[in-house]
This record gives sequence, C-alpha cells and structure tokens, in this order.
Amino acid sequence: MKDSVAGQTRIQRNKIATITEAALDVFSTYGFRGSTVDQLARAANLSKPNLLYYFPSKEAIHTHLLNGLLDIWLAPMRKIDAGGDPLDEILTYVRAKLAMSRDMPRESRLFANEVLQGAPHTRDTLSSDLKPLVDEKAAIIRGWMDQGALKPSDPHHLIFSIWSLTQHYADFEVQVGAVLGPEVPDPFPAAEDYLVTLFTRLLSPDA
Amino acid sequence: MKDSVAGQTRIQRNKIATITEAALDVFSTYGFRGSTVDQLARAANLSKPNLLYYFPSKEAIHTHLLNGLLDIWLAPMRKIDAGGDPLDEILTYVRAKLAMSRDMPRESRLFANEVLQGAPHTRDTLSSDLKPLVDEKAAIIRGWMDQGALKPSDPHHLIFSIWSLTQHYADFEVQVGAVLGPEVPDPFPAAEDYLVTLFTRLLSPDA
DNA sequence: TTCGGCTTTGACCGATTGGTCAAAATGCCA
DNA sequence: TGGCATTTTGACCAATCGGTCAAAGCCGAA
Repeated sequence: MKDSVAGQTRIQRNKIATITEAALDVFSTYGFRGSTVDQLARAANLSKPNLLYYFPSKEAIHTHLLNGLLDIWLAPMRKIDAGGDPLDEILTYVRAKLAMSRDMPRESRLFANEVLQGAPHTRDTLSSDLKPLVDEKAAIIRGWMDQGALKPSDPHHLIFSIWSLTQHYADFEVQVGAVLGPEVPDPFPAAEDYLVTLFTRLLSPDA
Repeated sequence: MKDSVAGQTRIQRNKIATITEAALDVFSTYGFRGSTVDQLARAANLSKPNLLYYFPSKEAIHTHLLNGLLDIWLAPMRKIDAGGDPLDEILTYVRAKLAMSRDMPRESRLFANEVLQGAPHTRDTLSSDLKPLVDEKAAIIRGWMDQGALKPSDPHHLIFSIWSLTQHYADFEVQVGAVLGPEVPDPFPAAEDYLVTLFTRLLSPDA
C-alpha cells in the first residue's frame, strides 16, 4: 500500500492525488461494483496498467478513498464543544454538515453507497470509531437538556436527524432537483433556513 | 414485456412473483450493476436461462420492480387530505413512512440505490409523476400554514425532511445499528417518539 | 554519453458477465 | 394414450471484467 506520505517522489504524490480525485468521481457515481478499472484509468488519464502501478487493486483505491474521507467527514462533529452555547453548537454543526452536502456531494454519495450496501469495507470502523464519538457528543447534548438549556429529546436520534436531513440534499440531489424543478436552481439557501427553523423550534427552550 | 396480468398462466404469474421477490432481495442489497443474473436466478431457485425465459433481460426485471414499487411508495402521501386535521395528517404521514422503513427496508434501499446513482431508470417518472404530486400536497400544507393551523415553514422542504428522516432508518440501517449498538435491538419505537416530537414542535401552533 | 532506476505501455490471461439456442422435459387437454 | 404448447436445461457465445508481464520509454546523476 502506498498510503504513507514518506518515501514518495513528487510524481508519485501527484499521480496518487490525481487517481484519488478521479476515483472519487467514478465511485461516487457508480458505486464500487458498478465502477470498472478501465473507467477509473480513463478518468485519471492513465492507462490501466499504469493505474495499477500506483495502486495494487481496484479495492485498494476504494479503501484508500474511504479511509482518507472518514476524518474529514466527522470533523464538524468533533468540534461540538460542551462549553459553547448549546443551540449555537447544534446549529453550527447543522450548517457545517449542510455545507458539506453542497460542497462535497461526491464524498457524501460515496459514503451513502457504502453504507447502503451494508458497509462491507467500513463496518468495523463504524463500531470502533464512530460509535464512541457519537456516544460522547450525545452525552454532552443530554447534559445540556438536563440543565434545561435545550428542550429534551433523544440525543442519538437528534444526531441521526442532523445526518439524514443534511446529507439528503447531496445523496438525493436528483430527486430534490426533479421535485423543485428548474425554477429553483439552488435549493441550499432555503434548505438552510428550513433546517435552522426546524432545530430551533425543536430545541430552543424559549418561545 | 410480461408486465400485463392478462393472458398469463398460473405458472407464469407465480414464477414472475417469485422472481420479483428474489430480485428485490438482490437488487436492494447490491444495486443494479452490483447484481448478476446468476445471483438473481439462484435467489429465485431458477436456472439462468429459465429466469430469462420470463424476463427478457436483467434490466427488465429491475424496471419491472421499480415500476411496481412507485405506486406503493407514494400511497401514504396521496392520502394527505386537505379536509383533515393538519397536524394529524402530517403525523399520520410521518408514521406511515416510518412504518414503511421498518417493514419494507428493501424497497427503500432499492429506491435509494436508484436515486443515488442519478435515477437512470426513473428520472423521467420523478419529473412527470412525483413533482405534480408533491406540488399538490405542498399547496395543501401551505394553505394550512396560511390559515394559522400550522406554524409557517417551507412545505417542499418539510416533505423532503419527512422523506429523509424516515427513510434514513432503512437506508442507513447498518450505521444506525452500529452507533446504537447491540443494546438497542430495535430503534423504531424511539425513532417514532423522536419524530413525532420533532414535527409537533416544528408545526404545532399551540405551545 | 552512458548508466540504472522509475514510469508507461500493448498484448495478453483466466474468470465472469449478460444473454442465446437447440434440445429435452413437463404439463395439459382430448 | 397421444399430441401439442409451455417450461426447463446444459452447452455455448462474445464481450467485459480485474489483473499480469515483459519490454520499451523516460529521467537525472555521473
């Protein structure tokens, strides 16, 4: 595996970055099994053997992508701070996740494809890395609710709802676009207003 | 295409039903391109040529499945009644959609797979059938809000949020399970409580 | 200019893909 | 029972799949 940064030439680093970028395009559109090595090579402007000179297999590229992405993907949640203003912390997280759906829809769809099909390459990571992180943040939220700083509701399902509501605009982009029609070219401003209203009414203890 | 019910023998109707059921299993798990005709045949306890005697191609099975499903899938939304109690109508719809995620997760994942990959077999139907239906129901909801029977918020995004929040429990079942852990074998009761609370606080004009 | 290692490639491999076909088996009605 | 249409199957096909390999091209250092 050529995952390590050390001991790489400039060419290697560049090509690997190009391949990774192209693979994100292809995998997020067609899924793992729906993508072919030829497709990946063509998207990266490389011959097939050349691509397989940098990665040992199609699966290695996919794994490399998923591994690199998980940290980026969870970064906004890690920033939830027990010392901050409760509603602000939640709304900031919601806005950050929605921005990721707008700016990184391919990454969102890559994860969605993976999880939809049973997370065959990620399942262990979900239990070992994701669960503790979510439990930690859920405990913070529960603390806020116990103090009366937020209206009570199930913290785990609150987190699920943030994920589903925000990622929906990336994963189901085609459906959202078809329903809103061409007269709404960008659904994100209205989506942000709606989601801020939703979580404010759900959680704000005043009014 | 053997979609028509008329002019079919008992054997044909049974086998087609068996194939459809098996294909739902396979396609919803592996996606269209990720599923093979051999897999479909094995799941239906048929030889490959025998399966292709009832359907002309792998794609025909997939199309047949999607077509048959769209009506079932949209049925709860069609029941939203302008004459009913506004909050009741919404909560009934939410509960019905959540029940579908619990009882028909394969159907949900089949659609998710399709839409995620750009809805190559469904795109036209989304614009021609889904959009008018959503627009109609959104107008009803907007009417309720204008009357003051519901707190104001964007009706289209309200509908999107019902879809995403409920389908999440089917489409991302693996993730939900991994985060909640084995100590929560069934997330649906808590999910229903949470969603009822969410939409009540979002929409109920009192309190 | 030559050398040696990194990079790139066309040709090729066995396995699997979606799908076909002729022949055999089965069901059904007289 | 015979006879015909429906159903089922093993063998097979061309195309595509992921991946290999030896040879050729390319590069900077000596």
